[in-house]
Amino acid sequence: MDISFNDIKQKFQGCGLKTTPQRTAIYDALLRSTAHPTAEDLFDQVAPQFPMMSLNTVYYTLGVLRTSGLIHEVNIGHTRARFDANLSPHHHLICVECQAIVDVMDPRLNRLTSPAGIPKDFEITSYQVAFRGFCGSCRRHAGRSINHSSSGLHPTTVKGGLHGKSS
Amino acid sequence: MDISFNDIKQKFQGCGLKTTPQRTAIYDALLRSTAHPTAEDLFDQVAPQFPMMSLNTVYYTLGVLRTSGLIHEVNIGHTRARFDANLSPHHHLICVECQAIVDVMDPRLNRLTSPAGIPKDFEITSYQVAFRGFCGSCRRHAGRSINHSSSGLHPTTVKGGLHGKSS
DNA sequence: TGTTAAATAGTAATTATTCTTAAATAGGAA
DNA sequence: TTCCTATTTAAGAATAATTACTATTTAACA
Ligand SMILES: [Mn+2]
Ligand SMILES: [Mn+2]
Ligand SMILES: [Zn+2]
Ligand SMILES: [Zn+2]
Repeated sequence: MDISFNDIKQKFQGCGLKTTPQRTAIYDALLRSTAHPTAEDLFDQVAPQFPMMSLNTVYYTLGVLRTSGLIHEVNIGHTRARFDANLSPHHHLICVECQAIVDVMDPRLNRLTSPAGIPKDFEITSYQVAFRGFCGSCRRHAGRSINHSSSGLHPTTVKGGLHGKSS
Repeated sequence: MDISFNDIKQKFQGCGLKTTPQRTAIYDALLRSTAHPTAEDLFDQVAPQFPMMSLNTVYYTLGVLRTSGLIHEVNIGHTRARFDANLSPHHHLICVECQAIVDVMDPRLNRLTSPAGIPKDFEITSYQVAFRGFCGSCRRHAGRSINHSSSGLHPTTVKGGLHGKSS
């Protein structure tokens, strides 16, 4: 599941984007990451190869890639934008302590049906489920014990939950 | 479903918060709104009654109310924070054009089960579904026609979808 | 009524992101 | 291959939301 330079070049061409070294490095770094990095994370990662590069270029590049549909922006809180090159439909688990974002690939979540009681003239184009909680390391540090009752979640073992029609 | 000054005062006391006129006005304005206003929206609304009030006070107050659990912060994008005094479990519909936020009270969404394939040591404490799309007025302006296929959503009429165990 | 910790208001500072502009360059045309 | 030009990059300035600092005021309680 590794991606080559030519794969990236073709994606860029398909979107009418020039294949520059900076852009390639930024997109490649994002493709290799599952951490949903910030613009600055990506800058820190590619800067060693491009000592002249400015953070501005990272923002510009991410904006172009997002507009072209090659990446998504994932938002948690209003502090800083996080980016994701994984375009397959999925959802996220967010640690409220360290802000880690973990992918949730459970396909059942991609089958939610239209909610009831919304304005009839509203057109829904997508949806996203954000689970919040504490990652393992944050939980260990804080000495938290698992408290399922606070989540409002039914345990996974409850049958029939979460599914859309498995048509 | 109106709320009185004494109701508010009791909530504040229950959290160990002083009942000041500014704080009462801000919380009252938020309770009366279903628009999920920003700090500045609330400032604009209460400022006429308190010509001396600073926007800073609104931020401070919202921070205190959130820490006390009396309000929630709703985030869409990373631009500005939106606030919600409706504590009943619910979800949101967001217009990507005008940033309107509409409540989604469908109780089926509150019964999602634990997702599969997440780190076993992650403790989920809550989750939130954010539906995105175009509100009626934005859709009319842009001359958009409804395109259900783009949403990935099954129509509401699909039976059995979206439900957790109806225990 | 007096005391005190909490709240307010005014201002300054910070942080993330966007804007502006000039120089560099990728990719197509000649 | 060389030239042309729109795109991209880089540097710095500007903006917008939020937070920090601090002196003054005040709600709550003794
Ligand atoms: Mn992801
Ligand atoms: Mn709401
Ligand atoms: Zn964590
Ligand atoms: Zn709208």
